[in-house]
Amino acid sequence: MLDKKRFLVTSALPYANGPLHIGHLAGAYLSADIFVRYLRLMDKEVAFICGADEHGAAITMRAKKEGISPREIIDKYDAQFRDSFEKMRISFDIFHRTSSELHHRTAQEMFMDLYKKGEFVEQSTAQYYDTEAEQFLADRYIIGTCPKCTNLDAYGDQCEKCGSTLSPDELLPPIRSTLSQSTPEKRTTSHWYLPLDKYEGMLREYIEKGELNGRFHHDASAWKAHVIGQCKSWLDGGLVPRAMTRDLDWGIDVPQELPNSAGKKLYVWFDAPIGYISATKQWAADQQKDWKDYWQSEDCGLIHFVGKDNIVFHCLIFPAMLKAHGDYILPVNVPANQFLNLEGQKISTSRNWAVWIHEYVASYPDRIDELRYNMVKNMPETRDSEFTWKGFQESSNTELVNNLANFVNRVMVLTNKYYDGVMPKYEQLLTFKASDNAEDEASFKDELELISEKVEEYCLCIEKYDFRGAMKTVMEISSLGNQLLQFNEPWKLIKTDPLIVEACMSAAVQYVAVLSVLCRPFLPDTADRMRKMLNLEPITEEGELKELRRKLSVFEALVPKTHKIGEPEHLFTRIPDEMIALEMEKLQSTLDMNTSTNLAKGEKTAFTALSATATYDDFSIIDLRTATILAAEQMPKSDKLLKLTVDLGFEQRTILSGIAKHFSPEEIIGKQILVLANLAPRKMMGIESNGMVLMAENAEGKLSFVSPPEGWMNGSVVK
RNA sequence: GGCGCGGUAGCUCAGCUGGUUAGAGCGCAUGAUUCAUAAUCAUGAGGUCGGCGGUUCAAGCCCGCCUCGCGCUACCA
Repeated sequence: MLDKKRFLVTSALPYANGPLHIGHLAGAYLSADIFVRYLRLMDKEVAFICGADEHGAAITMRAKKEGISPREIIDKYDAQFRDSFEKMRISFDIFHRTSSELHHRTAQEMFMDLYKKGEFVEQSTAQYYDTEAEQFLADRYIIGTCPKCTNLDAYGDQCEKCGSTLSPDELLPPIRSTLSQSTPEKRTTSHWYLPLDKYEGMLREYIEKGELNGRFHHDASAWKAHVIGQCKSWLDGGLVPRAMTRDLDWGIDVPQELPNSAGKKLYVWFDAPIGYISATKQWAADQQKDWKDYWQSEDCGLIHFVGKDNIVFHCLIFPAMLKAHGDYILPVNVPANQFLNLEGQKISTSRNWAVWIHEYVASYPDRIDELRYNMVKNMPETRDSEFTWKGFQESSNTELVNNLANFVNRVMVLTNKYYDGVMPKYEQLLTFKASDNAEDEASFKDELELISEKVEEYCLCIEKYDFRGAMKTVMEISSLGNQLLQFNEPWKLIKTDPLIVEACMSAAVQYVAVLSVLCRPFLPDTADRMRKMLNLEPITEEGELKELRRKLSVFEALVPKTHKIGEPEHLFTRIPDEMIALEMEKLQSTLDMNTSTNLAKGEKTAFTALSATATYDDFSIIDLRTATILAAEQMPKSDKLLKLTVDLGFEQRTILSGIAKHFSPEEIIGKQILVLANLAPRKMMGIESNGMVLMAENAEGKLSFVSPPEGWMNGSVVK
């Protein structure tokens, strides 16, 4: 796996419209950081690339909401990202920005290259156009009524109230533009599409066999099952051309020399991954290196660390772009992680259900490695996993404090006590009880051999992206160290066989030295402190692990005889119950805030903002009627739709309603309801729906029918 | 509904291309120990590997059906 001369490792670019939480960390940043630090320790050339993704309509919208400019938004989050990453000790070689001039140029050049090669297909479609603002409207700029929850202020791409994904064509009137509040009209606009279908065969070979141009490219069996599965699912579904440009005002201009390019920007998903390239260019320029050695050389292994939501972009779309260009290498692996849940619930930014990195590093600046450790332990490598504060406390206290820190401490204390911190001139051949078995005898050399095996196991784990497994071997080495002391009881033996104690303690110190290197990718700060305690030169991540393996292979001591070590120091302190209680309280208050119980208390609530003012005329075209549900049945092949027959008094109708997840057909028969009666008919799943059932939704997303008093006449006008 | 990934001890998770009595850490019980942040070490109790059926000399691992969780997708007037 380390057969490449150099490596280019990327972490997904965080989107600059919100802070980072532990889910981000576990998904794409910590694992990449561990991997990169490992590569450096193995003396590999590596560039670790990341940056802020700063374009797209969501940022403009957020700016508008906060009453500041998009530039202020992205500057704010760029600064916050840098601070969070630095404090979490994510060791990017460069954290770049897609708003930079270099990136704009790089993305435009890529676009022009593909254009000149004839890789794009130009296609016209009808889209909403704001005649007052004189521009086409991005999905985000169109507001209309959400067809799912009837929120009057749903965006063209998503309804923020019910969270459903939309397209502008699905929005119901009144449709208006956020730019001018006017009603947009449909006009024809053209965009450049990348015909992904053209690359289907190539992508299939790449994903399924790990082949490129008929030649071996990577070991497909080394990819995670869920990554390949997701890609195959897309391939089997058939790829379709994807628009690479949008009508936006916050983004990278489509090169102006192209016809019809006015007002058009590059699609954020075209722009963002190129951010990896531009960031590499900047870094290479800063370091006097050639960026092409990384992006356009077969000697380089490209690895993208992402969350599972980014799989298809990094495994199919971006590779198709790179392949279309022709000069670029493709990723040799995309070790995507799954999602991290928090205390039994999905992490949610909008519901504030998260542990925010900027808050954590501010509150607990001395507990960075503890969080890193727990993240690794619960890393969602192959399935969703769970972070709990209780688990965090437990893993820190029992494993980091009791096992690791305690072992290091007892070695330091004993060595200082018996030898004044100076490594004794032990006799190589003397034997003592082996650390892995109290029945066996072992010499200093035997112990090095045992450690060596563990180190090899550790390397193997990391190279197959099994970081949890690697971390476990680290803890096993620490456990072996504890056993070594326990079995030999130097505190007793010192009185009878001081020479044996010399050999045994010397071995124990080697354990600590090995741990100081192996800890580095996971617990960088802890590794530093261990080095300091041992009075060894600090780790600079320049081949230390490679050197360590060399020494172990020839049984050379890592801490030589007569070396003077430093003073003992506690590596970790216990996590007190109060800290956990405080964090749990914080989450609980979030929970309270999100539920309706607090609405009555008048505390801060999650009321949806009032929609734009409607005139009476706006309202008068709406015809609401009372009705009764006569029959209800589950729509076949649908998860959400119920097929209702309702009695409007003057007629009976079929209405399809997306409430199957909330009500069973049986329980709603006979229910009296309100119906939007003059809604244009719409066909769904092959059946025409005539009207819409009105529902009230609470803060938790639960639905309730809106009903007239029992026995009220069907067909009554509601006004 | 379609597709993908999962459902393994109380908890968090390992189990490679099917092969002896299914593993680890934490928690729990008992014992040992004191150099160490009530730390450490030993031993032990805990699982019909989501359910049913099938293939096989042999299945947690393969096949079929069902069920639950998550994701993508269709759908939500």
